[in-house]
This record gives sequence, structure tokens and C-alpha cells, in this order.
Amino acid sequence: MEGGSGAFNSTPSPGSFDKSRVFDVKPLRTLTPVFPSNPQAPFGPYPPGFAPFYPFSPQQGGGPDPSPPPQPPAVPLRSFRAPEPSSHENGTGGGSYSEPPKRAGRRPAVRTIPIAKRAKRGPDDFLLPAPNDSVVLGITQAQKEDGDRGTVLSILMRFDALRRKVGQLEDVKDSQHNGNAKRADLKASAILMSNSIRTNTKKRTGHVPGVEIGDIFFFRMEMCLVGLHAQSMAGIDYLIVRGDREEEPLATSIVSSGYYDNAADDTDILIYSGHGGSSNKNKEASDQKLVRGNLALERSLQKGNEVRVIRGLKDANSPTTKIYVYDGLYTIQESWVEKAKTGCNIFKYKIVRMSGQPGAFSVWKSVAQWKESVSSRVGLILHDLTLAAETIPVALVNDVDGERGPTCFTYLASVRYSKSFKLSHQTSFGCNCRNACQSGDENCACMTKNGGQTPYIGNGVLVCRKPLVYECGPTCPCTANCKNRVSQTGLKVHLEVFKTKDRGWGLRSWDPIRAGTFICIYAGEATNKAISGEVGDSGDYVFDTTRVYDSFRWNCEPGFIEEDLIDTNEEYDMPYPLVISAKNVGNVARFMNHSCEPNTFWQPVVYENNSETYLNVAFFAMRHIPPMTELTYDYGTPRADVPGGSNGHGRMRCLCGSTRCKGYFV
DNA sequence: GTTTAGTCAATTCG
DNA sequence: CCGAATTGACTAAA
Repeated sequence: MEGGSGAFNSTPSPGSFDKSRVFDVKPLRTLTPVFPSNPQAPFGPYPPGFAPFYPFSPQQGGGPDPSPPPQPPAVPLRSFRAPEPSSHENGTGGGSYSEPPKRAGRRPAVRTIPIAKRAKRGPDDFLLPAPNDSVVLGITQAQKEDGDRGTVLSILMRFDALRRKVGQLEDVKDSQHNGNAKRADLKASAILMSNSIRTNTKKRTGHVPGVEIGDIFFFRMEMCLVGLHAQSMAGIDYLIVRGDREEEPLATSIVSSGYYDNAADDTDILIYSGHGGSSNKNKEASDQKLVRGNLALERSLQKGNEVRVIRGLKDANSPTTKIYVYDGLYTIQESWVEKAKTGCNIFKYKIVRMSGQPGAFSVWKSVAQWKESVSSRVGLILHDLTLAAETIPVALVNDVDGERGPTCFTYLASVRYSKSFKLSHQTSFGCNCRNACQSGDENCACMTKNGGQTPYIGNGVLVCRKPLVYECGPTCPCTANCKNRVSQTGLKVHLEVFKTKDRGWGLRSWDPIRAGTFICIYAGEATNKAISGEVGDSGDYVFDTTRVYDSFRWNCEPGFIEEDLIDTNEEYDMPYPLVISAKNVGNVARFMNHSCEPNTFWQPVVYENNSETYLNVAFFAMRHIPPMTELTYDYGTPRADVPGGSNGHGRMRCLCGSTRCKGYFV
């Protein structure tokens, strides 16, 4: 973690072919948001906002030869898969660390929450205080009318926290066969809508403040809440302009579900159908009429106003759901009438993307192409830098300069407990479930340790941050499809390691990532400070749980109305201190850069194996992360009582560009 | 096993 | 107050 030897002093000399030279390309601790806070700012489709030659980076900085000659790709020397469940090669040996006594009186995580008890649910089911209390709601009147980035992100975060919690509760009900568990998205949005926790409520054409091109949404209600598209189902949203004589509608935004992407090659053109007519199966098909959204589109064609376009795309990971991508502003170019198969008339509109906007939908198209044929990825160095140690390949890419890869290291997908320390003298026990563990099962020891309910919903989505998450371990008898082994089952999203413009190598994802999704653990060689007496491997590529991490709120801000629904205890409760070095041995996590405003966070996770407790540092998405956005976390700072800790030694300038950037990192 | 069509419950806004 | 609507989750069938 220490910033002693960053990319600054590792510049390969132009013309150097010295293979023995170590190119230290430790990730610098910065974040480049993929999209700037000003969505109108024009830039290219990929990492924007940074000049290729940055004054702080002599490595690429304006030297006489900015592109050093190609070097042989630096590949992992070897690679290893995670150990087999039954194996016992980890953590053996004669160490003597004792697990500290468990903190007494851990707060029970299960509380009775009145959600959807009745078949017909009303807003009062949620027992919320009356609205109009800005402290309780955490959102001001001005923010309701006009959003900003912080407000939008906050509302989306609150929505998804509620949605995950409702989903978790209904998971329990499902297992007890007594609930009509459905539509957690609607229940979450009902809470926020009925309490006016929303923004950009006034309809407008053009951009919506706080929403950026490329932002992704997993539910239509999310777009309602932030004012991007106010219709919960309809594809065309419009406002009424009151003229001198008459009212006329103008289109503000449309949602395209991709039925008509016949112009597949051109991501800037969209052929959109009007609504109405033959939609209802109970009715006879009929001609579409020039009313409502159809009329609004027609008026917008005449007026030439900007129309927001949201592309609905199939989620490759779960084909049954859709992901919505804000693709920026379009204008309507043409309209005509076609005969549908039923013989009835339908309206068609040709909608064209305005130039100068950053790529959004086009990025998705590119990714799809790379997945089809990885060689089409520009700057590809390695198809899979893990050498099949992970089940999903991780590409190594450099499309900014000639560097052929990071320093050699051995890829390992799991944590190796070197320096032989025993994790605990106390034996610990997993569960005795015979099938997949069920949320709410009182006989499942693992669920009980988690407070009775599953810590995960869906495909590896963390419900809320907790002091500690207890997963089922390799020696738990539950089946392999038990959903409570998220951090042990390897990568689920398709990642790439890439060369950033000015911060060494970084990590990003080809896939869209839902908030709460497990991304990876921090793998490497684990040491235990308490027995080794080390202050910490004060070098690069180290994760140290004893550093000081800024507290932040992910589950729920105290004082918000949903506080009674959501567990607000987000303080970690580490079973023992852990230092993981990924300098020589590690996984993709070693490439994650620091940001003062990160998009991932880490969560301690323990599991049991042969009566011993193992600890993982697992990274999860803080919010929805669009494809090709750099993944970052907060590196934290050394403890003040550590020699060389907070005295500024090894300070590096932070280039994260966040408005909350502290300016440096240690 | 995977994809698709049908069904159902539920939203916001005009 | 009612209806329209490029919903989303689930299930059965192909």
C-alpha cells in the first residue's frame, strides 16, 4: 500500500530492452470517473477527461519519445486456482494466534418489519413518519425539483438498499410458503415515492441534472425516481406546453426495448414505434392514433427539441431481466406510417443521436464484439492474464502506450496463508444443511450467525454491509449451489486489467455491475500482524485491515425514514487483523486503484473449513457501475501510531479528480 | 438445459 | 377515476 515506488520512478528508458528491469506499475491511487460531472462535455468513448501527457507523470509525460519500444508481455509466471474445498493446505503450521473473544451482545440483525402483510399493500404498511421533514427525508425541496449528482446517486442508493432488504425479507417468506413475494422494486419505490424522496420532478427536455450519459438502471422505477423518465411502463414520456391558444405535447424521453434495432450497425440511429393500437390481446387490433406520445413525438419532430433516449438491453447474466442505459440526447428526424402484420397502421419515428456525446450504448456494442472475438479488442496484450486460474478470462489491455504489461507476478485466485500461522485455536462450526441453505432456517448455523437471514440475494448481491458476513465453508455439507458461498466461488463479472492514462494499471469490467454485486476478493499471501510483529508490509500491493478507513454509509443514513427497515450497523468487526500481500502472488484486486470517491467497498467475510475460521476481504459494488468504468476503492490511511504512518512519508499526489479528493494518498 | 410465450400483480401519469 | 403502457417475476411449454 505504501507509495514508495510508484510509476513515477519506474519509467522505462526509451530504447531500453533490459528485461531484468522491473517495471513497477503499481496502481496509483486515483480514480477517473468514466463520465465527467458535466454530461455535456464532449470527449471520446473511452477514458475521458485526461490529457494523454499529464504533468505529474514523467512516465508518459511529454518526453522526447512518448512511446517506448514494445517490451515482451509480462505474464504471470504461474497461476493457481483456488484450493479444492476438501484440501487443507492453508493455515497449517505452528502459529499461535488466538482468536480474540467475540464481542458480546452483537446486535440481532432480524427485526420485524411490516412489509406487505396484507394482500393489498398501502403506504401505511411501512409505518413511516409523515413526509415534509427534510431532516428525516434527507432531501431538500430544491433537490426535489432540480437534482445534482449527489442527490441522484443518493436516491438510487437508497432505492436499491430498500429493494435488497425487501428482497431479503421476502426470501424468508418464500421459504415458508406464506407470502406473495414479488416486485421488491415496486415496494422500494413506493416507500420513496410516497415520501417524496425523488428528484427532477418537474418535466423537462434535454439533460436531467445529476444523471450522466452512460448511467445504468435495473428498474424502470429507478428512472422515475430521478426524473429521467417519469412513466413507470410507457415508452414515451412527454410534457404539455401551454401555448397561447392550445396545449401541445413535446416528447422528453423514450425507452427503447431494442425490438427495432434493425439499424444494428449504427448505434446512433433508432427506429421507434408509436404506441397504442394492437397492443392489447383482448381487443381487436386497430390503427394507432396520433395522440399522447405519438403526437408528442410528432410535435418534437417539428420543433426539433432534444429527446433523451434510454436503451433497454438484455442482461447477459440473467436473460430474463433488462438493463436500461441512458444514451444521451437525440432528435427526431422523420416519421411515417407503416402497415403492421395485423394490417393496421403504426407510426414509426427515426431518431438520431446528437453528435459530440460520450459513448454509452456504443460501448456496450463494442463489448459484445469483444466477447464474440477477443482479438477485436484494440490493445489486447493477453486474452487471459489469470492463465485459466479463474473460470472467466481476464484480458490484459493497453491502448494508451507501448507498455506490454505489469510486473511479473503469480496469479492466485485465493488467499495463501504463508508464514504459517494458525487462525484460531477455537474450533468453529458450519451448518448441517443437506440442501442449499435457506434464509430464515433456524437450524442453519451459518444463517443464524448472519442474524437469521441470508446476507446475499440473487446472484451474489450483498444485501447490506455488516460487521462480518458468515459464509458456508468448504466443509459445510450444504450443496454446491448454496447461495451463501459468494466470495469463495471466483469471479462472476468479466474484468479487464488496463493501462490508465496516468495512474499505472487499473481494473474495470466489461459487464454492467449491479449495486451490491460481488466483484472479487483481495488474494495474495496472508500474514498476521499480531504474531509476526510486523508493522505491515509497507510496500506496494498490500491490503491491510488495520489501516484507518473513512466510515461511509451504504445501507442507510441514520435519521432517514428507512432506518427502521434497514440495519444501520456498518462498523466492521474483524475476527483478527490481516495483512495480505499481493506483490508476488495475487489476483485482479491488486490492480484496483484508490479513489477518494470510490465505486466499490470491501467487506470482511469469514467461513469455516475443518473447524477453522478463514477470513476474506471481499469487494462489492457500491452502486450500479456501467461497463468500462474503472473500479476503485478507498485505500484508507495508515494508523497514526504506526511508524512512518501518517507523517506524510511516501505521499503521492492523488489524481482521482473527485470533488471530494483529498489531494494525496499515503 | 435454454429460450419463449403466457399470466399475474402492480405502478405513474394524463 | 380510469385506462394506457416497450414492467418484472414467475411458470409452463417448446
